[in-house]
Amino acid sequence: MKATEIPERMSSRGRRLTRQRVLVAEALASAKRALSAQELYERIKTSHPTLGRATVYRALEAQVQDGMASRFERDGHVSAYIACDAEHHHHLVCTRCQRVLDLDETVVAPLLSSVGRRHEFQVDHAALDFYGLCRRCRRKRP
Amino acid sequence: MKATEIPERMSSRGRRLTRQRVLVAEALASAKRALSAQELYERIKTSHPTLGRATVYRALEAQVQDGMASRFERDGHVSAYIACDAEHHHHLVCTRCQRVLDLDETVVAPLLSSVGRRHEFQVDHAALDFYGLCRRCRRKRP
DNA sequence: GCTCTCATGAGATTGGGTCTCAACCTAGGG
DNA sequence: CCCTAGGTTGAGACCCAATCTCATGAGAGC
Repeated sequence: MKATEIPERMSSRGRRLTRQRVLVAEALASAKRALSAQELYERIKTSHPTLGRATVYRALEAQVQDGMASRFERDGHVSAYIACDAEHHHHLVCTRCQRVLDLDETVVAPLLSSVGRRHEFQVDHAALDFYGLCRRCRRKRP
Repeated sequence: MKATEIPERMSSRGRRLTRQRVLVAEALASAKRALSAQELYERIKTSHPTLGRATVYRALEAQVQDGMASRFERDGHVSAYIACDAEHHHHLVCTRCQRVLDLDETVVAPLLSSVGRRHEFQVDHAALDFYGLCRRCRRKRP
């Protein structure tokens, strides 16, 4: 997501546009990898020392609800967040370098329909996250 | 996994066969659904009050390492465990009645390999959750 | 400006999970 | 059958991510 569209996206749902929420959104949008709430908190705190931890959690939750970010698990017990655009809601997460790749959505559509058919379940949306090693880390392999 | 094969599986890797580990393995094997460590602890504790919490975590970790159980995330923050032969790693969540159905795992394997191939990504595990309407709710009303 | 709310910050609290360590018990050798 | 070595246990302290509380602060419409 481009930094310039953050304000409009944020206020489009009747949410108030606060300095803190913009900061969180910008920090996430400019991140090269998935970040935990704690990491975001610490990053922003260096330039805005009064920021509260709970505010970061609330801002992230709002972004997830509004489709500006998505959450998944890292290391089995920490939530990590990444900014997302409308097209890519599923991810390949490298468990070594933490890099997040977007899953080619054309793979997903047939899956949704086949799952729906087999289980007589009308799938509205899905959360698909794949964990493993990216190409780069696979080569280094210890 | 059948209860009778638990002891041999457990001692096959040089692990000691203790009463507590057998209890955890049996409780997990007889469970109809995925259970958290806490839930297992409470279940076993009713009949064996001296059982320690840490022991349950250690036993589950050992089972995961030995391929007798697998772990995945539930509700975003809680680890849940299931005996390995059972195939309930992914879910269909009904957004109306909140019922959770288990996804037929045979759908998943081909997906993992196709995703891996397309993105040159070595998939270790995945978190797949599908949201929509279950058969029952679908019949009632749109 | 005014005011109505929603949002924030600081710290307390919750709760899953891990660590510590003395006591205990399994497995294997004699 | 006994003995020993070393893995295992139980209890509680501890860790830390995440949530809750509530007085204070600040968007946004009027």
